[in-house]
Amino acid sequence: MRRMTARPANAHQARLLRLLRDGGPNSRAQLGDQVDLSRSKLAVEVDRLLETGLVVADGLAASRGGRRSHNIRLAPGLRFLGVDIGATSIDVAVTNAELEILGHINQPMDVREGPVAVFEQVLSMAAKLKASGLAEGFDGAGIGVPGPVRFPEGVPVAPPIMPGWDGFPVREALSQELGCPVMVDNDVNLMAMGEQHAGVARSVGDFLCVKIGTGIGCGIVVGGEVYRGTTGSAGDIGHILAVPDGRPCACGNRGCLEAYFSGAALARDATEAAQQGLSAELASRLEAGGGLSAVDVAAAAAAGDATALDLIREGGNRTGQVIAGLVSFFNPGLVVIGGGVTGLGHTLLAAIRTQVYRQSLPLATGNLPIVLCELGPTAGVIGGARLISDHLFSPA
Amino acid sequence: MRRMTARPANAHQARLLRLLRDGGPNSRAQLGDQVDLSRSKLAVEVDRLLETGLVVADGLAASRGGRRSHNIRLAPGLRFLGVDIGATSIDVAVTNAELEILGHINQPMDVREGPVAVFEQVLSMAAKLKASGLAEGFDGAGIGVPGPVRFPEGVPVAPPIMPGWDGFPVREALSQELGCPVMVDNDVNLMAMGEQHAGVARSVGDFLCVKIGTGIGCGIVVGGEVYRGTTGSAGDIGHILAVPDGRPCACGNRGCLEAYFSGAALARDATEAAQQGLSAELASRLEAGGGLSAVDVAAAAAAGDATALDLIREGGNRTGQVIAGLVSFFNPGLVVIGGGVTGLGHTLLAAIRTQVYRQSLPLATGNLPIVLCELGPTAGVIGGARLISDHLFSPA
DNA sequence: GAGACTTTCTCCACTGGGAGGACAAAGAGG
DNA sequence: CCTCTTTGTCCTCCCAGTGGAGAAAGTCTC
Repeated sequence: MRRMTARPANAHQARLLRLLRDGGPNSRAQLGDQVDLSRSKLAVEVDRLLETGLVVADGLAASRGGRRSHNIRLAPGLRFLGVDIGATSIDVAVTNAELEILGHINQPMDVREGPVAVFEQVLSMAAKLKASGLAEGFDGAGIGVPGPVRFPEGVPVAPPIMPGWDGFPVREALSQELGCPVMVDNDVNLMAMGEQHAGVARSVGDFLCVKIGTGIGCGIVVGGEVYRGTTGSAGDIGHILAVPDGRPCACGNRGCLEAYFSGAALARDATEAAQQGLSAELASRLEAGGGLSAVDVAAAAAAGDATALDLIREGGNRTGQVIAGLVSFFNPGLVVIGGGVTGLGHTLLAAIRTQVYRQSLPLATGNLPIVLCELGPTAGVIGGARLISDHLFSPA
Repeated sequence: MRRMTARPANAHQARLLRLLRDGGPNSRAQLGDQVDLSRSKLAVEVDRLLETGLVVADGLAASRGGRRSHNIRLAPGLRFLGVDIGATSIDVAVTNAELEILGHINQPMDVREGPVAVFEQVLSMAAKLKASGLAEGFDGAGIGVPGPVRFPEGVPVAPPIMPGWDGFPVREALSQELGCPVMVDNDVNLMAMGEQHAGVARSVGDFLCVKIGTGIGCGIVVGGEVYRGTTGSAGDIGHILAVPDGRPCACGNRGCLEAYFSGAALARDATEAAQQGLSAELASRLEAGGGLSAVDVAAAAAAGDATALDLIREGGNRTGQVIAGLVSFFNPGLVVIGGGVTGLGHTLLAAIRTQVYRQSLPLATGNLPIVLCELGPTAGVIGGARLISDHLFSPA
C-alpha cells in the first residue's frame, strides 16, 4: 500500500480530519453540523480529501428520518506508530488513524544503553508489529523519551538520565529508518496528550499530568496545548526542593523531590527497610527476587505491610507538597497522577490529595479533581500517535 | 468629542490597529510591509478604518527614496484609563491610544475600605485627570485589583485581602460610572502586561512576573498571553509552602512564603528587630515614624544597616527558593521581579538569583535572565490600558 | 535644472471562491 | 402509493481580493 503522502491543504481540511480522527466515521451531514461551512464548501473540501485518499467512503449511515447519507472515514490503511521510551522499558504500539491501538508490545530495556541500541530495539519491535500483519508500513510515528527535548528539531537536550543521548538527532534518524514523518517529545508530555485524547482529561483545557516513574515529571497542558517551556524542560519537577538541606540527590543538590520519592528512591528505601528488619514482607521479597522495586513495594502494601504503606504515604506526602505548590501557581482544572508507580494506587493518591487540599487555597482546590491515570501504559503510545497525527493533520 | 464607538470589523483591521498602537504612526507602505496583504486590500481596510474615525491621516512620512507617503495614526483623541488598585494605594493614569501615559496620579487608600469607597476615590481621580484637560472622556478602562478575578465577568472571587469585594461586579459598576467598556484583572497580571508592552519583557513569549508588595503574586505569560488558570487564581504563589511546619500564616496554614517575605512580613520583622535593639538604624526610624514599613527597611539597607540587609537577604532566599521551583516547572524565558519592594533592589535580586541559579537545573537557568521590573509603578496602569486596548482592538 | 529612477497611491478589469437556491435522489411513515 | 424529510449535486450570482497599468510625487545624478 502507498503510504500517506498528501497533507490537508487548508485549515478546513485539517479540521475535518481531526473530527474524523476524534469522532470516528461520520456522514457529511454530521460533519456539517460541527464545522459551520456551507454545504457546497463542505462538499468541495470532502471531495478533495477523498481525492487525496486521506479519507474514504464507508457505506451508508443510519437514516435520520430521510435519505440515508454516505459515511466518510479516515483511510483504514493509515497506521501510526507510538513509541514510549522509558528509563527501563520500551513500549511500541500501532494505531489506526482514529488512534485506536491495534497492537502493543512492551520490552524491558535500559535507556542508558544509548540511542543506537535502543533504536535497534524499537525498530525490531516495529518490525514485529508489521510482521504480525497489523501494518504494511507507517504513515507517521510519535516518540517519547524520558528527558527534555528541543521540540522543533526533535533532539534531546542535556537529559540527566540518558547519557549519550544529548544532541542525538532522534527525529531525523528515526524518520530515515522508518521512512515516515516523526515527532519527538518528552515522555510525560506524551502521557498528557494520551490522557487528553482518550483518558480522564478529555474535556479539560488546563491540566497537569504528574508521572511518577523512575523519575518524576509533569506534563503541562494550557488551553488544550502542551506547554513545553522556553528550552523544552518545562515540567521537570523532580528536582524541585522538597526538604531544605535534605538528602543529597543525583543532580548534585540536596533535598530534591526525586531524592525522596520516585521508582528509584522507593526501591532504595524499601531495600534499606528490609535489611534493617523493619518488614518481614519486604525482607522475604528481597530474598526471593534479589532486589526490590516499586512493584514489590506495591505488592507488599497490597498485602497490608505497614512499612510499605508508610513508605508510600511518606512519598505521597512529599509529592503532594510539591504538587500543592504547583496547583497554587498554575490553578489547573485537573491533576492526573500516573506512571510506573500507579500500582501504589489509592494509598498514594490519598496522601497526595490530603496535602494538596490542605495546603492550597480553597479557590484553587475547590473544584479540583485529583485522579489516577486512566490509560496506564497505553497513555504514552496513544499520546505518541496523537502527537504525529496532530502534526500530519495540520495545514501544510 | 464623540467617544470611540466603532470596533474593528475583522481580524485585518484589528491587526492594523495593534500595529499602530505598538509602533506609533506609520505609513500605508510600512504597514504593508508588516501585514502581508495586497496593496489594494490594505488600502480598502485602511480607508474603512479612516471612515470609522479610529485612525486619522497624520501628515506626510519621510521619503524612503520616492514619493512621500501619508502617515496614518490612531485617533489622537482616544483615551484609555489604567487603574491599579493596590492593597494600600491607588494608581490612576490616562493614556493615549499608543498607551503613552499622559497623566498619572497616585493616592494612598486601604482596599479594605470596600469597593464603594474605593470606587469613589477612583472616580474622583479620573475626574481630576479629566479636569486637567488631558481627556474629555474615556474610551475604555482597564482595572487591576489585588486578588483573583473571574476574568470573563470581571468580578473578584474570594479575595483574601479584600473583604467585601467578593462577587462585587467591578466591571459592570465601573463601566456604568465611566460610560465606557471596562476590563478587570488581577493586579499582577496587569503588571506583567505592562512590562510586556513597554518594559523588560518586550520580546519574550513565556515569562514570569513576580510582584512582591503587601502580598506576593506572580503573573504568568504563555505564548504572549496572560494565563489566568481555571478559576482565575493562577499565580497565587504567596501561600506556597516555603518552610515545612513554619510560621503561622494569615491563611490558616503554616510556613507560607508570605509569612516570611512580603511588605507586611518585612515590616513586622523589622519592627521586631528594632524593638529587640538589634539595629540602631531601624530603631531610630521606628521612633521617628511611629511604625516601620518596607520602605524604611530599604532606606536602612541603603544606609548599610546590617540587620536590614539580613532581613532582605533572608527574604530573598526564601522567595528565591520558591521561584526556583517555579522555574523548574515552568521553564520561562525571563523572570521579572517587581512590586512595592523593588526599592530593596539589588540585594534582593542577588539573593533570589543565587537561589534560583543554584537550585534549578542548568537547562532551565542556562539562559534565564532574572531582572528587576523596569516600569515601577507605571507597569500596572500601562498594563490596564493595554488590557482594554487589546479588548477593543479585537474583531467584534 | 532636466531627465531617469523610485516609491506611493489609485483605479480597474479579471479571477476564483463561496453562498445559497433549485432540484434530484433516497428513504420514512401513513 | 403519496407526502414529508433528509441528503447530495448542480448551477448561478455575488463579491472580495489580486495584480497590472499608470498617475503622482519624490530623490538623485549629471
